[in-house]
Amino acid sequence: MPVAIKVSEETFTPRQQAVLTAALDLLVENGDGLTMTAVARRASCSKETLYKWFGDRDGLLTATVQWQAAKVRMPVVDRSHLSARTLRLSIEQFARDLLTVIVGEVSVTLNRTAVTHAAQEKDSLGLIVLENGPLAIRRRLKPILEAGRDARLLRFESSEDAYRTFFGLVVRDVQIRLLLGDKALTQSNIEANIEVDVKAATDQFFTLFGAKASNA
Amino acid sequence: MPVAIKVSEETFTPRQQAVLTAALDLLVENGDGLTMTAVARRASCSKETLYKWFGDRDGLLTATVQWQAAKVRMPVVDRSHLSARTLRLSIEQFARDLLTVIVGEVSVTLNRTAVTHAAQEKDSLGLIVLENGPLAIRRRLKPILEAGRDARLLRFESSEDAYRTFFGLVVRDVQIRLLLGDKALTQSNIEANIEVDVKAATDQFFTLFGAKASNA
DNA sequence: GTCGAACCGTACCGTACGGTACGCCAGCAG
DNA sequence: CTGCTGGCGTACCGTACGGTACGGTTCGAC
Repeated sequence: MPVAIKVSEETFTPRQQAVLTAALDLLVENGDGLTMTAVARRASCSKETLYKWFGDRDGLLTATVQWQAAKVRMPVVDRSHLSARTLRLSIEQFARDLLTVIVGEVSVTLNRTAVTHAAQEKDSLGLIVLENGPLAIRRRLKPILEAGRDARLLRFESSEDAYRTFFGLVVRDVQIRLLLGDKALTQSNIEANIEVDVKAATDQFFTLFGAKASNA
Repeated sequence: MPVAIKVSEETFTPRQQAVLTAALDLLVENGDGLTMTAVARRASCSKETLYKWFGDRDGLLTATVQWQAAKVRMPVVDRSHLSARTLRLSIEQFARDLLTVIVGEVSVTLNRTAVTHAAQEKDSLGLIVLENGPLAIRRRLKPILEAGRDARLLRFESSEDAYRTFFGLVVRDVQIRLLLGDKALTQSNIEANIEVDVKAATDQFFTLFGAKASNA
């Protein structure tokens, strides 16, 4: 019943994690058709146990999404010695991580689930995904950006705006098209271009916010 | 049963349009909870009529989304005399239209519905939204961009890439956050900033693709 | 007026699924 | 061995909702 957002790792027993894995698998393959019976069967446990552990269907869904979303850990970049080169590499790495995650099947499924959920006045899943997706990136990227600015390598007024522009340059229309099921965007199709796109986005970002650029 | 995508305006009688309006209203206010009974009651018609007209629930949903999506008509910009000033105004207008639409409650609802639908192997709604959303903009913007390039006002290699970057600069993370139900983005909150954001996005686009810029 | 078509309102059916109850079998304490 | 606890499997209940059937009403054709 509590709608609290757990940022800390909820401690799940291995058995419970197996159940969550089963639930996630079902989500990914069956889309929205996640039924308690199906999870119970897949995980070889009883429905009663599910209800005991997770309260209700929403609880199971929340636990699954949260548990999985928390797994997406962006590699922390080294900030200690910030040269133009390392800054660029860091930002490029962020772009690569962001795009790789967003393109992944699990991410698409989780986002779809959360959006579906949000279409019913229940925003908890949306918040979790938001928290572990865009906002997590923002939290990690912002310090880098600000360090870059302090080192006179970047120029911008609001790190928030800089971050959001970065997001836009990297993600473009890929995410919404994936969520909408655009068949023209196959997994392999995108992955083949990730490096090119990451490079292009990084270039554009530096064109806009590099110290020598005017971004009036 | 046919999943054909009707691009042409399906000819609906006024009565049928009233029904579709009712369905859309319910969709917007009740989120996903669109039931045939509710539509029938709201539109003061019988369920039998609904099934007669639209076949099944999916048919009604499709008709609603398609009918509404087709209403989003981007104003056609004048291409006849293309100066640096008119080009900029055109692109700025596109940015404004795009952002205004995407931020709208109806758009959010339609996109959520389509995403939910796409989460169940049914991609028809997603295709419709895609077709009338991003792709419609692309179809209209691309000629402008190419005209700008022909007039040596813009510089890019692929108009597709230019368009997608434009999309990213304008939309950034707004759409996904709205879809996920981010409470921090209230309607008024966004609308107050639309002009600023539009201006910024246009500036950035010209920085990246203006004739004098390097977009290596 | 009669006839028929379109349509409203409502009762009804079947099913899927969330949630609960219960019987049964470990495994372990004593 | 007995008894207890945790968890599996399954049968079950209630409800919501998609879809159908049917009686009643309006309205135009003739």
